[in-house]
Amino acid sequence: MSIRPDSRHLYLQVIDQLKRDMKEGKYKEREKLPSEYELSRMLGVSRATLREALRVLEEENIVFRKHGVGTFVNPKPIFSSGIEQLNSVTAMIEDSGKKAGTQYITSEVTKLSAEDKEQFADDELQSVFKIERVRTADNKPVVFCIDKLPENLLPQNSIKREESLFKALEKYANIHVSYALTRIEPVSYQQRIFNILNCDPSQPLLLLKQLHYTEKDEPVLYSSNYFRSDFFRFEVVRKRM
Amino acid sequence: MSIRPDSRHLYLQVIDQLKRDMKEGKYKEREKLPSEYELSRMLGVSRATLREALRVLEEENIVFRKHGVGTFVNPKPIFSSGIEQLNSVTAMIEDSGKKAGTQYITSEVTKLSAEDKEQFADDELQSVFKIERVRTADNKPVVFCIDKLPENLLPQNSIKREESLFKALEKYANIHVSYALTRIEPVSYQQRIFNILNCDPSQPLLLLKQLHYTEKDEPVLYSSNYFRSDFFRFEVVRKRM
DNA sequence: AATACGTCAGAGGTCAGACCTTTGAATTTA
DNA sequence: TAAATTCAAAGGTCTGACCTCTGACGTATT
Repeated sequence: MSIRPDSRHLYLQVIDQLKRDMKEGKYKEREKLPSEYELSRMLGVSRATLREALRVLEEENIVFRKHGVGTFVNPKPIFSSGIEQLNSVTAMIEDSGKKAGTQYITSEVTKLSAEDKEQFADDELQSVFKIERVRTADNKPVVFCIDKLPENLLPQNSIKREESLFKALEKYANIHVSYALTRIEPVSYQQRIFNILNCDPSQPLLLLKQLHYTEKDEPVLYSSNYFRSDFFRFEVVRKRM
Repeated sequence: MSIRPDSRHLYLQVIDQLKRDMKEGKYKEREKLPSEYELSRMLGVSRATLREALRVLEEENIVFRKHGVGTFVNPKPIFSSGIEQLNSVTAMIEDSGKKAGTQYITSEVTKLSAEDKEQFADDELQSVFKIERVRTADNKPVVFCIDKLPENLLPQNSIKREESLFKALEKYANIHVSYALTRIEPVSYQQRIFNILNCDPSQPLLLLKQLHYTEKDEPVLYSSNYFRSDFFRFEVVRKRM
């Protein structure tokens, strides 16, 4: 019923397994994967199911297929740092090899602003829990975060026990953030924020306003993150349609 | 109703046909598509092939499938304006209902800068054709573009006959831009650019540095586009992995 | 009546096995 | 030696079957 150990669709499990194998170096960049027939046998699924998985991996630019030749692992120039991949700020910092830290500025319950109301689109919702934090990499401030989530979603103070808000949501509310709708904005000089991040106007900031959703498309977290652009890079592959 | 013969793979043609049908309102938002069996018959392909197409559409967030229920057309909040979709600046302006215009500032042949060399990664390439333009929407300057492409790729002055560089490349060099690797950067105040765009420092700009590629992964165009953020919005769906 | 349960049809998910098309390389031929 | 031919391997497509999930509807229970 509740917990779903491995009742997820087969092709999704195959995707995960293949990604795991690639990460562990079983299949390396530019290398040819075994043929579809072999792979399907190795994984214990039908060729049709394997192909569903490969189709997704190809869409995600992780794999490249050539008719009559084979399936190859793409070199991963962008795929791992692309903006379309959603990570917690904690994960982004740690991925760069730095130590992630957090300084809490304020955390309080407030009424929803007009913008918040528009975002959450929930007439019931009266107030949100608002958290302002500075995230640090090796103790240097690199991101200023304003997070707002429905009141009472998380037990008071549970947040401070976890480095990542994503992890806290999973641990204390059994909520898994699945995706986020993100608006990308440049930031003009705002003294308070630049002071907090200890940078001057010549180091422009990038603002990501993100509304995070669960698997069931319920909005659970609205974040405004101000990134120091000398520390973070955002890239994306844009495809012609 | 069968799909026209075409050299491209069948499932790609199916994708195009379905997108066309959705655009033309044959299948509307939130609406359920015919069942896979029916659809495959309607399109004259096997269910397996249809499923390959649907898998891609699902990956692109255009369609949503639920086991035991059906396949539904996603409402398209982002899919049409998402940053992962590459359009020419001309197309972006026209999509917003404005009239696209161009003011040429300079166009000249220059040696490659260090950055250019790194981007094109072509030892043969000695010099590039550099074009600086201001793009206007209803005669208001909204984007400042610096485009660099290998010398002699286009006939001299052919560019000025086309509004869009993409179109010129197709028309005069039979080159089709397929995708671009894009770096997103905020911009600190630079007097020249702000003067050209006739805006003040409180209207921050967004800079997209884009290396455009052909289908064969050959770099053909390196662009730096400074967008007025009060006119353009960039959004992206970020997915958790 | 209101609720719970059982059944069933329809939809997507998975499977097996066959044949088609493209590629690249080995082989043959001019 | 170089061009043409052949061939095997790999991905692309097809058929048709069965599995599993979901929602609806009818019946039994409370």
